[in-house]
Amino acid sequence: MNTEDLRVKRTDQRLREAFIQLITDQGYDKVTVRDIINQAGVGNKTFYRHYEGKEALLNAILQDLIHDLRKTLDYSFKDNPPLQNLTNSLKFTQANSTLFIALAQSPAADELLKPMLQAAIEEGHLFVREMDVPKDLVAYHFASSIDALIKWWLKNDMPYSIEEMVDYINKLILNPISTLND
Amino acid sequence: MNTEDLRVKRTDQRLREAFIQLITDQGYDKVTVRDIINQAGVGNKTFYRHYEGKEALLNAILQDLIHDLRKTLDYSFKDNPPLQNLTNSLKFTQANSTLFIALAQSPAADELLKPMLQAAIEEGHLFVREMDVPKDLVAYHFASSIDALIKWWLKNDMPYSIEEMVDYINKLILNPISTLND
DNA sequence: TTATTTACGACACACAGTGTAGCAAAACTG
DNA sequence: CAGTTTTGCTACACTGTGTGTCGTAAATAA
Repeated sequence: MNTEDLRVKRTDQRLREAFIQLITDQGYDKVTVRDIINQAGVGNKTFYRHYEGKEALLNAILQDLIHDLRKTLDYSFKDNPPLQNLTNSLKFTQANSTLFIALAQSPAADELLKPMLQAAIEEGHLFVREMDVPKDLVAYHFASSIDALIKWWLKNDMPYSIEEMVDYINKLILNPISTLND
Repeated sequence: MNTEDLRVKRTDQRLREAFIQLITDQGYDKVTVRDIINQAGVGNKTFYRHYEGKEALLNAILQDLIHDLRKTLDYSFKDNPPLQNLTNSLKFTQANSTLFIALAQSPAADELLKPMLQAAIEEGHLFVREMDVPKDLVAYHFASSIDALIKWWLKNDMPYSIEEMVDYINKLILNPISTLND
């Protein structure tokens, strides 16, 4: 199938937008292929010419988003200040919040930020701190807890600014020492 | 339907065991009602006499487990040492690991430990520490990150003892000060 | 033990969602 | 404009869900 053909591009765009819209409205599980083709105004067979099923469509959307995120974060920038990549992650999340909220309630929920954070931590791009705890456990913990806070932020309609969130994440997870009162 | 009737009890038990077995083998999503009734050796209609669907069956299993967990933790025991409830949670998790692993890959994944931890934290039964961070965010953070570490522990076949895990959780999340090297 | 209740298995069936196939019409490319 | 490719339409096979009926077997109650 020729991806240069305008018809192909149009159909693909329609399918993606319809899918995101439907996930946002009804949740991933309740969306059927028939829903998607109706919302997109596209024939049954046409859908299956483009994707094997709704999971494949989800994956295509996810891969594109991962690609954009990687470009934004730019891992090769090792000389970034430690919290810069975190700030950039939050900016990207906010800019694509509709998509993130939709994906958060799909099987792709843990395939976006978490693996990227974990990789960043393991490669030492985000921060490093030695602890008397097994290394894989450390990396997993920081990645999943940052991911959880960002998801909380999204789910609660981003009640705090990016700067505030970075500050909170820093205090709760990365460097909790200075926040103790006793 | 009389839950005292031996036939009812037997069928119910068969359905539960078949379901857990199937989730463990194939994952929640792939299990069908037909699978369950075949594995349990029970008629089609019989299943629906007991439960509205597989989700209702899952929920019944979950509710029973929550009940047992609550009994084990015994929130009224406010004078417990701070880490005692955490240790008890891990013990309970280990004792019911097969069930926990099955539930972890179902819609009930976040309905067991996480809410209980969050409640315990908000009520101050687990630990208290004042931070310059919004309270709801604090409670959510501690609950979800402890939950994540316990899930990691289960998923990796419990490679550390309960005592070690309590120690790691304490160092990573609850009281990270003493673990700093600098 | 006997009578009564009721849970059970088997089977048939309606319904919804998935995915495939063939063909004619429409849209795009060059 | 001519040739090619995508698309819409419709029909259909298949899987899974949930309901209805009915004769049978098992449990409870007396």
